[in-house]
Amino acid sequence: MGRGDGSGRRVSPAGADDTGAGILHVDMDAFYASVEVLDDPSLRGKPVIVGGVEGRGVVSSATYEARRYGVRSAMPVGQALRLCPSAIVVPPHFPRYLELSARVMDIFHEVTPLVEPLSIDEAFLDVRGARRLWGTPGQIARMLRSRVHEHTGLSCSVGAAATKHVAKIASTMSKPDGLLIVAEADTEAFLAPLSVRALWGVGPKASEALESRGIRTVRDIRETPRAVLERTLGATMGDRIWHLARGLDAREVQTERIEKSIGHEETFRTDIADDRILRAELRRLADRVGARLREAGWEARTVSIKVRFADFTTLTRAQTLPEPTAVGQRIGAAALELFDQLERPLPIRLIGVRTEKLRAGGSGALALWDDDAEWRQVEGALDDATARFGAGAVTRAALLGTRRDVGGVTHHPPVRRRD
DNA sequence: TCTGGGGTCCTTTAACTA
DNA sequence: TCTGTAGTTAAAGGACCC
Repeated sequence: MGRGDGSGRRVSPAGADDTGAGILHVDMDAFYASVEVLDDPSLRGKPVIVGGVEGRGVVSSATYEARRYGVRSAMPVGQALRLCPSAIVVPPHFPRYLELSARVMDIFHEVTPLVEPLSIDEAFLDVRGARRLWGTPGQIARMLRSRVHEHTGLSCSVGAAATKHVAKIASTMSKPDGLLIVAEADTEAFLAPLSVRALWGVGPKASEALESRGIRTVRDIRETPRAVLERTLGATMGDRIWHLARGLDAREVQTERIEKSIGHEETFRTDIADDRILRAELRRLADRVGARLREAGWEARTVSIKVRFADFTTLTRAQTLPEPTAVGQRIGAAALELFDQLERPLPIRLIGVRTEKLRAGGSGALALWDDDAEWRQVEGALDDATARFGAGAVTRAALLGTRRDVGGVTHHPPVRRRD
């Protein structure tokens, strides 16, 4: 989602040259906030912030009325309210955003099958092959904008260019509710005056490193030897921006993307030092991750936890399992093991569980113990048995290794002792 | 009222294998 | 067999994006 306030907006006039600009980047304007306004017309024209209403929330999205006061995405809501005291803060409604996102993506697919969703509110479209059916890139872009508005009541911005990278920059510059076309031949002139920050992958750290060598604009990058860029930013980054600064970006529009990790994390309203709460939270997160893995038909081989302490220092620990799993229980057990090995000098403000190294799952029918109460029961039984029979008398593996499959659904027998 | 939650990708270091 | 090295994988941390 764009983070600017639309002040430097640039759009193309009707009939602008669109030669070679067959890659479109479509980005919904202030998506979450716009949906809230759509669903509650009394908000129209007002500064609206979508974000955490209480505790430690940040701004997810803000209307342009709020952005005029300096409100930006990722800003703590408290700070946003100090900048714009009249702002109305609304909690997010994700299912609704997903619904509208799907409708918008459907509109894109009516025009071309070559659609690459980048996030909930933006996508790349390759319309190079759609000319005979729908017209030139500029014509298609205008049509898409009006269709999106007609069918959803929402506005979007479109960038059209020869590459994904330039199309993305163009859509950002055209916000809100604009269209900016960069003909292939104009690419280098278009990029030259922009700040290095405009390049994909150049954030605060990289731009600072470039700045320290006097490199401020894309033109400056072009005048810098590749070796210097590689020394400044590392081989990969240096090489990448050397290319991007020249408008070189060979990435095709990819219609399929394979997820690499699935995780959940949670920031507590106040920092927590109580182990029981933290462990329960880890289990809960692990169960949610397991449920999502099974839903997607995946299994994961690596489990990692993330812990952020009161002073915001953050660490992660990971463990590779002997065999891949989608069972919340096993993910939870691994997460707890990692957690127990951790020194914890301070209360904790955030805790998370993530799984990586995903692969297609086996049975996909392991509907196991996603529910906290059951998990507690098992844990409780385990503790009981351990107390009665000594450590090692009952292992988690014993508890987990005794399921049987009935009619495609996996059932677990009651907890068993191993006497 | 200081700093969310979902991710991806890259770098560095260590351990292991060929 | 010893030693050095090249490649691979894991793990940890961090930058970046929306």
